[in-house]
Amino acid sequence: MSGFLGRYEKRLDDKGRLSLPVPFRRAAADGPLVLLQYQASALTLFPGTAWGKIQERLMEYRRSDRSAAAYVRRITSFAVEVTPDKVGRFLIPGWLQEAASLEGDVLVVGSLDRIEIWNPGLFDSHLEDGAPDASEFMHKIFG
Amino acid sequence: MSGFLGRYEKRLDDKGRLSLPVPFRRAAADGPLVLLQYQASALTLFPGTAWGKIQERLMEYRRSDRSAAAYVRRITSFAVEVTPDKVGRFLIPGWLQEAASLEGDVLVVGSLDRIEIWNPGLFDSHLEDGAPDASEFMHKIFG
DNA sequence: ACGGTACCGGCCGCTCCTGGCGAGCTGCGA
DNA sequence: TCGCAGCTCGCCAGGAGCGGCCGGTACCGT
Repeated sequence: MSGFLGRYEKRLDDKGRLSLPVPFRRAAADGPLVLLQYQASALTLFPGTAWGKIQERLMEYRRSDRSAAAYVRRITSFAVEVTPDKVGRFLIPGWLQEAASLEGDVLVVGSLDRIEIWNPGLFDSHLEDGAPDASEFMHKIFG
Repeated sequence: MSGFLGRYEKRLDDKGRLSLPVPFRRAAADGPLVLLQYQASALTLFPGTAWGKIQERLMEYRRSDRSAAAYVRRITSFAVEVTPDKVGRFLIPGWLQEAASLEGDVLVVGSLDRIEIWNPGLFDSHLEDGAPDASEFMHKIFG
């Protein structure tokens, strides 16, 4: 099965719920998802399986490096476990909406093993950051 | 099952009891919890299983290192076993509240295998301490 | 053009929260 | 040693907030 691809323009309803695009619903097939913020300007949604690996890395890192505890705390305190309802919606807690500047229209973007949720304006400006040297990268991958 | 995640704003009632956030209740499913202070500014709550491992580490360390006894004593003397009541509340002894500057509003934060209880103001300032180099850490974990 | 699917808003039911009350225990005094 | 009183702990019930379900509607594909 190929990873998550594509972009979907969505709107948070007045309760702060996001309706997961249909092609991404399978992410929730094998249990709950983990929604978190690890980069300043977006939220990221991990399927249970992908999250399991991340979590192990976190615990291992916390044991081996004393400065890691603060980072782990930062991540877990900006994370929640979510389960979409029967029609594919889940609630994004208010404090996560604020953390990622989400309000009204949002952009849901597939990214292989994870799904990202962006403020549309921020997404566009971040795309441009990645523009220089793109051709070099493209060659490495596709050439 | 994924670890404990998320942040919950709670209030100690006038008896000094804390109502455990619903997503964390499962921590008490298999027996009593251990509440202790091992870092200056927060209390930490361990489920029985996680505590078992810590306890073994403590005993092993005390046997192997003569300076460990004082540390062990320090930890155990700031620890209690607690069991939530039928509606999920448990008492935080006054001397532990004082030790962690807890009063009135508190922040309950999941951290994988454990749960931390913070004075909200202290938590925010500690988050900022962990900020530098965060991108490096995030890359190691999520990259 | 018609059928099916997905979106969206509103409503209902349920769970969860909070304060109060009762019972049991402990400590002190007689 | 026994009784009383104060306190602490645990249970219970009312109320509110929220999550989940269901209907109508629009859109898309056939």
